[in-house]
Amino acid sequence: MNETQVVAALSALAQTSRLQIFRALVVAGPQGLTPGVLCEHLGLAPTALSFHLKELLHAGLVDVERQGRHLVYRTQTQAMNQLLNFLTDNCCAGQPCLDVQQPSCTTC
Amino acid sequence: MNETQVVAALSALAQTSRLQIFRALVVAGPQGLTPGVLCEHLGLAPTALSFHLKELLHAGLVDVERQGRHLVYRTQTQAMNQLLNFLTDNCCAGQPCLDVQQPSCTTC
DNA sequence: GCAATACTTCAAAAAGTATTGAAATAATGG
DNA sequence: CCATTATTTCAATACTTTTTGAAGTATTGC
Repeated sequence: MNETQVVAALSALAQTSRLQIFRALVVAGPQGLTPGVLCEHLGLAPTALSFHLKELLHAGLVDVERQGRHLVYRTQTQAMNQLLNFLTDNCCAGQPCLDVQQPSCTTC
Repeated sequence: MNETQVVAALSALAQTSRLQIFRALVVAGPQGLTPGVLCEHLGLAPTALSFHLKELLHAGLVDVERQGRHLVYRTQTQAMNQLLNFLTDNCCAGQPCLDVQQPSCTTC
């Protein structure tokens, strides 16, 4: 993940509705959520939700799969982990902070 | 750190110059960096640098201390850690991902 | 294949953010 | 206290993002 991709990912998350959407998807985990459910849960206009989901998709933070007449959105865990790592990379020029921990969820 | 603060922090980081400034400060660690050094290092106009530093300050991601005629900027490690934690909080509704790791640097 | 559900795209207005250059403040050395 | 260095503030312009409503596409059940 390069600087441009990190800026895109941070921009995507730097907005109240999108942060709420993303967090709802993080909590939902591998099962994911449909726009309809997100819409109702967050009280967003469908058109606004769609716009924001597209931003998250474009930033690579979520992905989408069709299931019949529904779409299912899920977080892209790997992208999230890479993003979090980028921010602390080479902290304190490597010392005494070599024990920087890997952020986030690795089991889902 | 609440949602509003997280959005402010992410917005602050979601811009190429500010991300570069922040990362330079992460690498510099407790020693910090002056605007003059950052200016030269990143090739930014002093006025632009000042604007961006103020954004990072306002978001609580960095702090500043005067040393004679210099100002020294440093990352606020605690704010960074809280930010990273917020993004993965309650991942997968708590299972099977209870082993989410604490992100970032705790020794500096 | 028609109607209904689920969701997206488009376009225009409104709001927010970045960049620039000129002027201001703050601290130090002589 | 004057000149210099270090850094910020202000104001105008340019640019980007968000919101809204109306219209469009995709899938299913009957």
